[in-house]
Amino acid sequence: MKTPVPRATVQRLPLYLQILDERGDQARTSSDELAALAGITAAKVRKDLSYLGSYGTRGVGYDVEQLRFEIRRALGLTRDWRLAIVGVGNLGSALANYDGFQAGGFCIAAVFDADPAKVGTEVAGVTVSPVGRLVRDVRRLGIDIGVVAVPAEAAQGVTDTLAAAGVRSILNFAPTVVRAPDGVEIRRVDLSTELQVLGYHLHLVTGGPPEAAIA
Amino acid sequence: MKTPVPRATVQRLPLYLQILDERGDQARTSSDELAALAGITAAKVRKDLSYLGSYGTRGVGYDVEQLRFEIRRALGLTRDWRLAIVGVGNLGSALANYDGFQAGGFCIAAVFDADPAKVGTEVAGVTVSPVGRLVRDVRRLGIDIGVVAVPAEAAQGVTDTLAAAGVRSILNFAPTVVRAPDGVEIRRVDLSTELQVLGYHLHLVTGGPPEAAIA
DNA sequence: GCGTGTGAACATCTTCACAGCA
DNA sequence: TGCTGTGAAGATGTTCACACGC
Repeated sequence: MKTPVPRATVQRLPLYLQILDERGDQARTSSDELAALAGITAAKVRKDLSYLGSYGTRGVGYDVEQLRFEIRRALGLTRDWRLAIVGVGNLGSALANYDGFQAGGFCIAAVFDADPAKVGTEVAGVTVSPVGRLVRDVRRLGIDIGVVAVPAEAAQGVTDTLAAAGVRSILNFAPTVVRAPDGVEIRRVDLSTELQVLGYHLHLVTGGPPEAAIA
Repeated sequence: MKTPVPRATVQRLPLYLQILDERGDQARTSSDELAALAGITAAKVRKDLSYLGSYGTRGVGYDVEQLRFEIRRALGLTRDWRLAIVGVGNLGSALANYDGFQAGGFCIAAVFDADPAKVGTEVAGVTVSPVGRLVRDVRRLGIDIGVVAVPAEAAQGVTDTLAAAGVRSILNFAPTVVRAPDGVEIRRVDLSTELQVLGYHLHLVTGGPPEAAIA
């Protein structure tokens, strides 16, 4: 019993949560409805939700409010995680102002940039600090998650600094692969990966290779 | 033989490509090296690459240049896909200027925004057009992929318009679930999903629930 | 010897089909 | 009756271990 909730399920819980958040007005929902909105099968929804416990009512469905609570609890969103965003270019600013970030379970506790012209300005209500203060501030503020939104060249350095400051979870948006010591979890969000996967499917359908005719 | 290359493999190919692009200077590499850099096992790398064909040399390794070419070919990056970015807020601007987008296989052919103040300005070398021209321009320019970077409220409308204009592939960055008719592939990139998954792992390690004691 | 390529074993994820309960 | 919850079957993905060819 290493993982109470399967990995694949964890990845879908945020999706269910988003759907439920968008329909906070209705009292109940069903696996069929959730499935239609999520674009997956009802059986998958039921199985996913069953890992959290038996919170549905047979013949009726799920209570929206309760389900939201249970999913948030399973994801550990009952407490707020403190974020530090490093890099306030377009991407960093977009992240800082992103609805989902502030909405549930996350608060932006600090924002850093290497550019002196940006230091002192405000982003999403937080004053930008110089990267030189990163280690000190991260420790002082008890930052849980570091968000790396700097150019590729600077990403490894920032990651090292965050890890040195004691951050255990890092979300990397820079288009490069960064390494960190054991015990530090890194998730990579590569915007171009998504495009390339889309491109692959287009490629299969349109001007694909000879084999495409078989599919 | 429905899918020549397994789905899970396709998702990792962009990662290999990125790693290879960063070491274009060296002539050869090995599954061990790639695995270390990608943070996965060597066996997985070999299996993934074997789906593309037998491009390695036993006892030696892989030719970096050839491997790059074969991965690009498998992903359909031998031709350029034309993108349209809708929404030029911080996120849209970040996407337009994102290295990976222009680098390989993708070109930004059009950029749209609903704000009259933004129309006419330049983003990443492309003049911003009003959304009213979306259908016409998308058809005229032969846009392959639509990138939705508008607020959540506007996302479904933009998706509908893109689909109506004949776009078959859509990348949605808005924090909401959008639907499209059959035949239109949608990929969702939810920046907060990634955070929530990180939060889940933190939650398991640190102040976990009572059940955590079992794990 | 060395690192790829690959069947076979194993693990995980998804789908099915239906029992169980409101 | 209606919809959840879930074992069992099936599909997909990963790891192992070793044959193969440089």
